[in-house]
This record gives sequence, structure tokens and C-alpha cells, in this order.
Amino acid sequence: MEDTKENKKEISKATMGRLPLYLRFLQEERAKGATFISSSVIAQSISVSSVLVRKDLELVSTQAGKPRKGFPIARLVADLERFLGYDNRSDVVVVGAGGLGKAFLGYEGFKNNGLSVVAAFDVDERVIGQTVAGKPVYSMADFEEFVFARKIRIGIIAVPKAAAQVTLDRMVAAGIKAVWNFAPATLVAPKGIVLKTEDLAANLAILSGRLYRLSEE
Amino acid sequence: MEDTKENKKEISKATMGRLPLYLRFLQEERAKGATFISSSVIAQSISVSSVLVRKDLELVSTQAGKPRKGFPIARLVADLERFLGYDNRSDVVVVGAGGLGKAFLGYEGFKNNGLSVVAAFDVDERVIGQTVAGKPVYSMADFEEFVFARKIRIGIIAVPKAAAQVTLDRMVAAGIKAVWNFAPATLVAPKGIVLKTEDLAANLAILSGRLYRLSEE
DNA sequence: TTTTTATCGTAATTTTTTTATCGAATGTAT
DNA sequence: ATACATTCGATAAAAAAATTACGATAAAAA
Repeated sequence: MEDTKENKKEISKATMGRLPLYLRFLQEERAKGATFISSSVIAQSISVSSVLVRKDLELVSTQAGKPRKGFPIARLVADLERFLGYDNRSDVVVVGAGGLGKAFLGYEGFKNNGLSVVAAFDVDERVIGQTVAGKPVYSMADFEEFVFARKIRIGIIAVPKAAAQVTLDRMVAAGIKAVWNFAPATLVAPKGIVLKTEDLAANLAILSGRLYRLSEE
Repeated sequence: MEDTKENKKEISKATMGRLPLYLRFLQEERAKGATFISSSVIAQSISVSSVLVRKDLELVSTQAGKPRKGFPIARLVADLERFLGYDNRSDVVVVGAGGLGKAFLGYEGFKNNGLSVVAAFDVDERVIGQTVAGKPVYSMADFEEFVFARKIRIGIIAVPKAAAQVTLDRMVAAGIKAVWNFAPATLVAPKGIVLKTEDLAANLAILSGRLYRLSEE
């Protein structure tokens, strides 16, 4: 392999899924006043092995852990936040101000990590002009102008299935680069656009499927 | 291998994640009138290899694909639905009738797969008694009775972080066996309870992180 | 009917991810 | 000051997942 000097390490999807869990746990520990933490404690908190934690952390941490003490929490939190992009503050818009869209405007979890949902857009006259948790709902007519003016790069799709692809296209045309889709539809995005589709129904189905199989064994 | 008759095949987590994607695509194709489909077409639609698709399907399908034609869509959809537990109709309750909770009551994606969110519960007098998409919001005082009477086994947590653990405990005590948590908190569940925590903030952060790294390369 | 072609199913191989093991380092206690 | 316990980093081994390779078969074409 030729990437000995190019340390653009590839980070697996599995690792990627664990990093936020580490971060959340570390933030909680830091809040309790801890300054150092061992890989095994982290490991136990989220039910993985300590070796795996060390391997994951190796990929993102800028400071090695110390024998007998572990890792410095503050530094590690900073590393994780940097890596996950928490510290490049980004404004996010939501299209679709139904229940789910409004939920995003108000979701408390975003406050802590540099991401801010700044506005929602909708075509329904009845919701345009409302505010949720202090965030406005604007008309889709103003969408492109707003996104362009604020240089928004991240968008959330919370519209009915039938409108999802059109919404995505409009987002891309307006300059948005990353899209998080909550409509239960298979969307097509141009290359270079980061698209993640979240199928709530499928996820709930998996949960229910797990339960089902669990109980029949 | 000795499990020719005991076909309790182990299904990997990775495969489990792909099955709902196959299902959704197949449902769409079926709606368009297709009756047969090849593994390579499925593969292309979700960007994996065709062999992988065949391997995955082998684990759940009750009918082999045919050379030159592919798989019968209707049968395959039925197999996937059965496997994922879509056809053991399950009622689901949501605790927390804020924006997110209401979104679940109205989410259109659940209609199609045998899962039904039947009611929400909250402590806030102002939302109790409301209905969303025809589904009622009840008081938490009536929670245990309702869950017990209807034999509900699946619950969704959509309450603020501080109330999440208490909510989980109440659900478990009431007899719920599978919990989907949307509060940004690390929860502890007894053994035997299926708990999945969905960290929306972390997911958005991953998206933003991917965007960030993409743009600096 | 015979040939061709698309597609499957499975075995073998490779790659990726996780776990196990061990020497070295660094605090803490005696 | 010395011994001891804990934790790390690295490497090796194992397990899991994905890819490649290839023979078999059914439909379509000749």
C-alpha cells in the first residue's frame, strides 16, 4: 500500500458510526469533571471492546493516550468535534414544515454541536409566517434567494414522498451540497452531492422485526 | 455444514441494513408493473454488487431466481416483508407529543408496512386531547393502562433528554419490549429489551463532516 | 432443434473489521 | 528507590464481509 506518507486514512462506516457515541459519552464525562479516561471505560459504556476503542481513536486523536491514565478528555473531545465537523459552524435549512420539519426547528440536540437549523420552507400558506422555537417558516418562493444569500450548504428534506425529488433538485440548483432526506423515496443526486436518505419506516420495521424474531426463539 | 434442515441462518448486521433498501426498491418496481427483476438491476439501484444482492436474497427468499429472468418480484416482496416482520401488524405508541412525536403520528411512510402508530402520550395539558392525523394524544396518566390493554410492544421516545430514561423505565414496566429512542441521551435498558437510540444530531453532524472533508480535498 | 445469452448459485479468494496477546511506559504504593 | 498495577500501542490471529470466479440452467434467438 502506498499511503504510508499520505496519511489520508480511510475511515470505515462502522467506525464512523461509533465516533459520535464516543463523543457523547466523553462530553458527559467531562461535564462530571473527569479529565482523563481509559479506553476500557469508554468501551464498557457503549458495549464494545477496549481495543476497538483505541483503534478507532487512533484514527482521529492528535495525542496518544498515556499508560495508567488513559486519554485526556478535553483534547479527545476537541479532536472528535473537529473530525465530525462540529466546529465548522453550519447553517441548515429544512424544506417541509409539517410535523417532522417543525421538529427539526425545535430539536434540542443540535444546539450543542455547532449546527444550527435556521429556517424552514414550505408551500402551504397556512404555515408560512409561523415561527417554531424562534425559527421562521418561509415560502418556497424565497428558497433560492435565502440559500444563496446565506451560503447554506446543508438541507433537510421533510416533505411528502411525491415532492421529494423535486425538492432535492431545487436544493442542488440553489447550491446546497449535503442533503438529509426523510421522505420515504429513492432519490437521485448528481455526483459530488452528499445524500443520505433516512427511512424511518424501515428502521422501525427492523426494530419490530428484531422483536419478532427474538420472541419466537 | 449441518444446517441443511435447520435453516436458522445467521444474518449479518450489514445484510440486515440492506434488506429494507431492497424492499423499498422492489415495491416501487412492482408498482410500475414489473413482475421479474434481476439481481443486477437491484444492485445498481442501491450501489452494491449483484452477487451481494443474490447472497443477501438467498437468506430470505423462498423461491430461487430464474436464469435469464431474475426473481419474481411479488414473491420476493412477500418474503422480505415476512422476514422484516411487516406482516405481524404491530401497534406502536409514541411518548412525547412535541414536534417530533406529532411527526410520527402523521408520518406517511408507516402506512405501507403493517406498522401503525396508534397514539401519543404527553404530560403537557396543552397537547393532551389533540389529534394529529386522526391519532389521539393522551395523558401520561393513562399510559400503562393503554399499553396493557392494547398489548402494545413497541414504543418510541420523543421526549426531552432529561425525561428519556424515566420514560424508558415506564415503558418497560408497562410491558413494552422494543424501544426506539430519539432523545439525545444514553439510556440503559434491561436485558431482553430491544433498544435502538437514534441520535439525530450525530447523524446530521456526520453528514456535515462528510461535506467538510469532501470540500477540502 | 441447436446455439447463444442472460442470469443464477455457490465455492474460493481477498479484503475489512474485530479480537487476542504482549512488551513498554508511567503512575502509585510500599 | 523499588516493586506493582494499569493502560497504552503494536502486531498477530481470527472472524466477518465482500468480491471474484465459474459452472449450470432457463429463456430467447437462429
